[in-house]
Amino acid sequence: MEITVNELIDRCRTVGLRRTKALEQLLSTLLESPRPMTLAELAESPLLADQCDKATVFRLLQRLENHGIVRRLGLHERAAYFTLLLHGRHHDYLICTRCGSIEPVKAACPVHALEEEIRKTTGYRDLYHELEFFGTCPTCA
Amino acid sequence: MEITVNELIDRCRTVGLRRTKALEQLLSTLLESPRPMTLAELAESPLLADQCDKATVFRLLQRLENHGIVRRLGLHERAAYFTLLLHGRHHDYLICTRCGSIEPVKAACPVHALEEEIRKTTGYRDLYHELEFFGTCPTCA
DNA sequence: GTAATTGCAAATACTTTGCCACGTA
DNA sequence: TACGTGGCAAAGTATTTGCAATTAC
Repeated sequence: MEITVNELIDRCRTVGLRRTKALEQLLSTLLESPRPMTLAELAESPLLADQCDKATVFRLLQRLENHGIVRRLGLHERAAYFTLLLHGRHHDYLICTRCGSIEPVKAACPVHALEEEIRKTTGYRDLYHELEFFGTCPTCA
Repeated sequence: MEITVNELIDRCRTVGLRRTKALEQLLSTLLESPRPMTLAELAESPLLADQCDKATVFRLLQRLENHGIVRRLGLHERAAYFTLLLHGRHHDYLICTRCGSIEPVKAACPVHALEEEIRKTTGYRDLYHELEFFGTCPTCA
C-alpha cells in the first residue's frame, strides 16, 4: 500500500514532466516528511540543499501542484506549505501557535458530509477542504 | 443582538487601547464586512484610506489580535485576512480558486466534536480551528 | 505630563520571473 | 535537435520595524 518514489515519478512522467535529479529528490523528501513543508525547508533539506536552486524547487512545486500531485496549504504562516496529495494521508493538522509545531490529526475528518452538501447546494466544482486546529501545545503551556 | 461599534470600542478600552479615530474606523469597517479582509483592503477602504497609514492599520490589527478581538486567517492567499471574533459569526469559508471570491458557509460547522476530542486527548489549550472549502465557483466553471 | 499611538521611510521575508545555459527524450 | 528544465540574479508583493512627532488620557 506504501507508494514509492518511482511510482510518483511515473505519475509525473505521464503528465509530461521529465525525470530529473531535482524532481526525484523533491518527491523523496516530500514522501518522507510526516508533515507539510515550506519552500525554504524543502530547498534546504539534505537531499536538495546542494542539488538545486530554490527557484527550481519553486517551479517544480508549481508544476506538481498544477498536475494535482502536490497541494499548497496555508497553515497560517507567512510561508506556504506543500504536501503530496495521496490517498490515505492525513490532511488535517494540529498547530501550536507558540512554537509552530505541526502534527497531523489522527482522528477521521468530520467534514465530508458538509463538503458533499456544499457541492450540491452551491454548484461549486472540484471541492476540497483545508482544516487546521490551532492552540498551545502541552510543552508550551 | 447586533453588536455596535461602540460596544466594540468599549471592549477595546477595557483591555487598555485608546479611543482613536483609526481604531473606530477600523472596527466599523470590519463590522460591516461580510467576509474577512486583508490588510491592504482595510487600509484602502473608504473609511480608512485618507484616515491613516497602512502601518497603523497593521499595528491596530496586531493589538486587536493579541486581545482576542480580531482573528487572523490564512485563506490560502499570500496576504493574511482579518475578521472580528464575534459570537454567532460564521468562521468557515467557501473560496473560489479561480476568481478568489470568499463567502461564509451557511451550514453549521461539524468539527466541534473533534475539537473537543483533540482538546482531551492531546492536552492542547486554547483550541480553535480554521476550516475552508476550495473549489471552482459556478460563475468560473 | 506621560505613555500610547501614528506617519513615514526603510528593512525583512517570501515569492515569482527573465534570461540564457543545459539536459532529457 | 527540440523543448522542458535549471541556475543565477533581480523584481515583485506583503509584512514588519525604527524613530521622531503627535495625541489620548
